[in-house]
Amino acid sequence: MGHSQADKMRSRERILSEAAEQIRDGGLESVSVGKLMRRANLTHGGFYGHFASRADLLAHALERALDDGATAFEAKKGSTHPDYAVTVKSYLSRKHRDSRTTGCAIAALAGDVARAEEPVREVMSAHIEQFVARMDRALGGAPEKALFAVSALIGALVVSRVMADEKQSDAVLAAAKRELLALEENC
Amino acid sequence: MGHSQADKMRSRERILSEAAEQIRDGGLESVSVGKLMRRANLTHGGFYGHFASRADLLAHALERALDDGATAFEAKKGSTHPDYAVTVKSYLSRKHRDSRTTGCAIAALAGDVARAEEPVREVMSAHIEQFVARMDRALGGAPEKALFAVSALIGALVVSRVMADEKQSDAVLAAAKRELLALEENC
DNA sequence: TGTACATCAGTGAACGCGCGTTCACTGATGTAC
DNA sequence: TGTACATCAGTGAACGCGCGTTCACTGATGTAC
Repeated sequence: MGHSQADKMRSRERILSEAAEQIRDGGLESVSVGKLMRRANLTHGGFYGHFASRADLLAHALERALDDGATAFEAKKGSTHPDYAVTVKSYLSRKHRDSRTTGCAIAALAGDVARAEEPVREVMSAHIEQFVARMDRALGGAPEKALFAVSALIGALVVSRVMADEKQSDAVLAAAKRELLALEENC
Repeated sequence: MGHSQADKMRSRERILSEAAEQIRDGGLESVSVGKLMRRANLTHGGFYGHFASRADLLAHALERALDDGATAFEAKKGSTHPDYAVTVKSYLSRKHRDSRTTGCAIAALAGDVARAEEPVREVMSAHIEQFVARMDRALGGAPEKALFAVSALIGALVVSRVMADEKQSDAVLAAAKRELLALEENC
């Protein structure tokens, strides 16, 4: 609640990271300006000193969530050559399934974004392509397989989060893990 | 706008099928009682003669959407032995990708349902298991592969609907089609 | 270094709006005689 | 078969509520002298 320029930066940062968590937990439409500002220990009126509108905030929050999520399931970020098997196992882990709020934002928000306008879809498209490119490299150059693997990873994670029975949910992850690890061997 | 019992049945039917379309187009939260009733050529007050609440309607609409969607991408419904390759090709067709409103409701709503309460997740879980069972039969008994195939089909369709570039979107469908058809041969 | 003041981060009341839900009402339906 | 009336499908005004956004204000910050 300070008044310095540094405080403002920190406020914006708090708003944005709260929003990035919120959209992964409840979807893009679940963000309300009032609740968000309260969570960031501010009052609603100050919001428009940071963002032009709720839609503007949503666009920034999506970017933030995608950036956060991209590193969340990687064993070690910064490793120049991400390992395919490690990524698959991490992506399809129970831990990742159970941490919607901090995990891969593509899986959390693909359904919402599929319904959104083209500019929003472009933002997520770019992140998907980055993910595919990383998997392509990890597979030693197999772009079609990488594209399929990414689709299948996302699908398995989303489906595992739907399954009400935990055994069934685990089975989804296990089946996908098994089949996707087998994919690498046929390279 | 009639007043007979038969009219009431038809009204309920109209409300429900409009809602089933609406949730697949805009998500569960996109349904508003007022707009829905207007689309069904009724006034908002009459809604509560058909459903106990908006939440009650949503549960019925999800069931309806899932039932409608299940038959949408099958070449011929009623065929006792659905063909694996035919189902994969139909599910991953551009036509299916472009008809969110009438296509598979699992793909359209999995993201929303993943965030919903357990009773809602149970409804979709049951439908996913039915889909898996059908694929299992089509594959001649390979439950793990069937589970993976269903996850991958859903993932590929969702991702293809996110991709802003049509070429990229087509590539997602093509890659998944190719890999999933290859799955059958290793049975 | 100390003071005077413009800037601007954050506050909270107020706005118009659409929402889900309730309810007194209307008039066609369908049943009892 | 014809009439009288209870039922109930559908209407539309009204409710309280939370929403996104605006704006006059407060007071700490940081700059000009």
